[in-house]
Amino acid sequence: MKNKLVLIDGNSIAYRAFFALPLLNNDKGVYTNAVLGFTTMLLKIIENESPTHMLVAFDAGKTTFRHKTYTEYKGGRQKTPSELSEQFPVIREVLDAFQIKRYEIKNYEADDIIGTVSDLASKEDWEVKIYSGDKDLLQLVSDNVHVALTKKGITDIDTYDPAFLREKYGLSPDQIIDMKALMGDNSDNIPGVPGVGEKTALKLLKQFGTVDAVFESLDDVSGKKLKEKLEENQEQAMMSKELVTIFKETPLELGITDLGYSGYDHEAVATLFSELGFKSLLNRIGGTEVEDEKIDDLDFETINEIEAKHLVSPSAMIVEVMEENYHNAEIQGISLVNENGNYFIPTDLALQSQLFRDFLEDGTQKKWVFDAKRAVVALGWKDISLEGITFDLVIASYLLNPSESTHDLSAISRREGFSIVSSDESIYGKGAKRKLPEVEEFSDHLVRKAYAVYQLKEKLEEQLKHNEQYELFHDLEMPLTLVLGEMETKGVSVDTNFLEKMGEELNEKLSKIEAKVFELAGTEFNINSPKQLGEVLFEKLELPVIKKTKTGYSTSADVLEKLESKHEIIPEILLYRQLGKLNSTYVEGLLKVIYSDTGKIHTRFNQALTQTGRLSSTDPNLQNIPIRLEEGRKIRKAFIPSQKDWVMFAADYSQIELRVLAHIAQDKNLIEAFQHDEDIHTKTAMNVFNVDKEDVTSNMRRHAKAVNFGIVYGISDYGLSQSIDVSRKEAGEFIDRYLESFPGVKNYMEDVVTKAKEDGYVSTMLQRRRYLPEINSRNFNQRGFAERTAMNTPIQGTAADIIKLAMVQMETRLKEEKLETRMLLQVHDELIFEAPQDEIETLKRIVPEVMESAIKLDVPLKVDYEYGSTWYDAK
DNA sequence: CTGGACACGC
DNA sequence: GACGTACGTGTCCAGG
Repeated sequence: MKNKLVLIDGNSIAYRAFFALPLLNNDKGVYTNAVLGFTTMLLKIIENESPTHMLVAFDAGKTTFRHKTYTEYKGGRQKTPSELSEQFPVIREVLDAFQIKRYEIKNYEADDIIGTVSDLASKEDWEVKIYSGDKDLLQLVSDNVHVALTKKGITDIDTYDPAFLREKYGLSPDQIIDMKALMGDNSDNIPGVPGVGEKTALKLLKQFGTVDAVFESLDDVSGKKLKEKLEENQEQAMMSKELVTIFKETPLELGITDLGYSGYDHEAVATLFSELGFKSLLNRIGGTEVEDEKIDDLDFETINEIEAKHLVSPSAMIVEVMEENYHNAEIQGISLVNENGNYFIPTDLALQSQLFRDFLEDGTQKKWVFDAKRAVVALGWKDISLEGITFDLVIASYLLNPSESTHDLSAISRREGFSIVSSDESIYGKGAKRKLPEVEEFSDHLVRKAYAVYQLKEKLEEQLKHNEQYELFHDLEMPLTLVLGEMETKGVSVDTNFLEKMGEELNEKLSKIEAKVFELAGTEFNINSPKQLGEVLFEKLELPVIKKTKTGYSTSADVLEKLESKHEIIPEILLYRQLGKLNSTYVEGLLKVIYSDTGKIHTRFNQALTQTGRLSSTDPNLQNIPIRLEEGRKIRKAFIPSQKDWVMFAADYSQIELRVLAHIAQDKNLIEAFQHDEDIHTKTAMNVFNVDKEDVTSNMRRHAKAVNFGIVYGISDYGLSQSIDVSRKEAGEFIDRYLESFPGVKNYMEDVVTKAKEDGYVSTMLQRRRYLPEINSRNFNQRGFAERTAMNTPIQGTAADIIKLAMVQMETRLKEEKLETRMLLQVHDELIFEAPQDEIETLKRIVPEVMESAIKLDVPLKVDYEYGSTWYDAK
């Protein structure tokens, strides 16, 4: 078998990785994005290429032999950002762990090393593959030597052999040098011939073949100006040629046989990944997380009989529910840590003890927990009302660090410098292998968890106070978590029969549409497979390709809509998609999660997930039940009150985000519009298009609405152009005109970005934070995204704060008024209740009152409400 | 079991 | 001019 040598341009790939990935740092605060990208690519190369030999070449130092020719070589180049340069040593560590040779040599560049080595290997008839982001290397392409260039990011790669190079540029490998000599290279400060770009260079080479030939027959060059430029810059072009030519006789101290690669040291790599916090890569190589050193022993007592001395206030407590979904779930054990000791209590013993139940239900006995809602709901299903929770570690961690991907106890404690506890995954396993461990290991784990909570409570509260977030934590999020627990436990009643009937009707319609699609297509295929659908539409039926995805043709709705008039199959497919979605996600999906004994659905609200402070909902997601299209909206008829003669009551904030914006930005025009309760989209259209109210057309209003939408969600000119199908330029003009009409908003947008650049984070009115490390990035994309986030998060986040306040106050008010009405759901700007008929008049009064007065702004908050026999009718 | 494409809500 | 563009969750398919 032939030897296969893989050569990697280390600097180039590291740069690519750095700019392609967001500026991640691991839990030690060290930047790792370039390392992560580099390593991901390395693994991929090893998997795909199975090389027998490998080498990573790096540039060495600042000056090279090329500087003798041209002192300005690579001049004007921005200094390597320190966030990247500090990652190079780590990349070297990775390579060492992988047992891959790396090499650099003074005065030469990585290119030269690669050129020299590939030449040697090629002569021995080895197969050579070069990985880089630099087109210069294409000059090395030959039958033996193929070059893989990153296109964008790091995973998108083109591999060049001589044929592909010809196809792409119409050039031979040698001519790459000629091309660069003519067009120059901005990034290396290679001048070339001014005024000659890629197009002209290609044209000239097609005609003459080489740079030398161009200058030999200058008279044959068409275009007077071009001829002049070439004449003036002949010397410069020849020098450029010299600069871009890769030097193939670099004095190497190693031979190609020294580059043997025979796999990596699995343990060394796993340890390094674990240290760096590369969980997904660790998973990929099948390693398990190496736990930090733990405190050796934690003494604890397994209780046989519960006594008063075990139950003191305050206690850190873990009520362990292993299942992800804690509704109606088994409690596997309980642990307590307090001033008297560390205890493990078997579940049966605990729940049979009246003493213990009284302790749980006694609000004066303070409990510190991890994931209060989980404990409250799990116990709630057993008719135990857990009271007295004053601290939840999940919530504290989320407020302090919302961007953290997990708020599991092990990670939090490690972050805070206490390596007290292992991750649940390492103790319980994951996926199908998840199971309850032996009781010794299990009890130890539970006690450690409680111990961690006990230790960390003070520390995190300090941090919250330092950030001025303690009120947010104590007065809002902590009470809210209990309110959410009650909502989840109560659940929403669902009309199973209705859903089943709807399912039957949908299935009938779907099979009819399917038959029609097959007939029109002239073949049977899976309409749900974008791949198969793409083949039918764009190959078999030869419809024009509007957009492509990474993996093939795009068949998304916006693409199909553009093809609607081209073929009668398209509307059928769109309808099939729409009804299929309804059937699988909503009809079948909801039926699956109904608890058959009660006919209810119990969602879970995640309070520690979104970056903006909103809630999310899972199992099922009740925050995305259809409403826009009538067919889908019918799903809402399945949501019914849990008792006879009760009704569904829904109340929503009108334009809460724009009202918040008016207040925060203190924009006079916007404030005035809301004070007079004007139609805000019409008002926006009047300002943006500079017309009177009577002259606002429906199209203007539609565009204005999209602009408002964009302001609220922080989309870009591109995003806006997509949503209203205008050019990007027009969309940009809309935004500019909007900002001119609302100067307060414009000022706010500028100020908030400036402040974010100084502080590194933005805040909502209630001091919720979002950190934006990328706001000072040199990467256009990352910075732009961070800037839009800076503008948008205080708005959306404050709106989230407000409805959360309203929820806490609403729950209190319902109790005060001794109403039976129950709050069931929150959908971002909307609250849904079920209520006895005779409480409706009261609700009509107090719901808007509570919601509108949740916070005082300089504009009024406005709430609309409706009620009816199903959620559909409460519209 | 995972990632991509798609679609639903705000 | 780059480059990829609000936040979520769930479903299906296709690949390993």
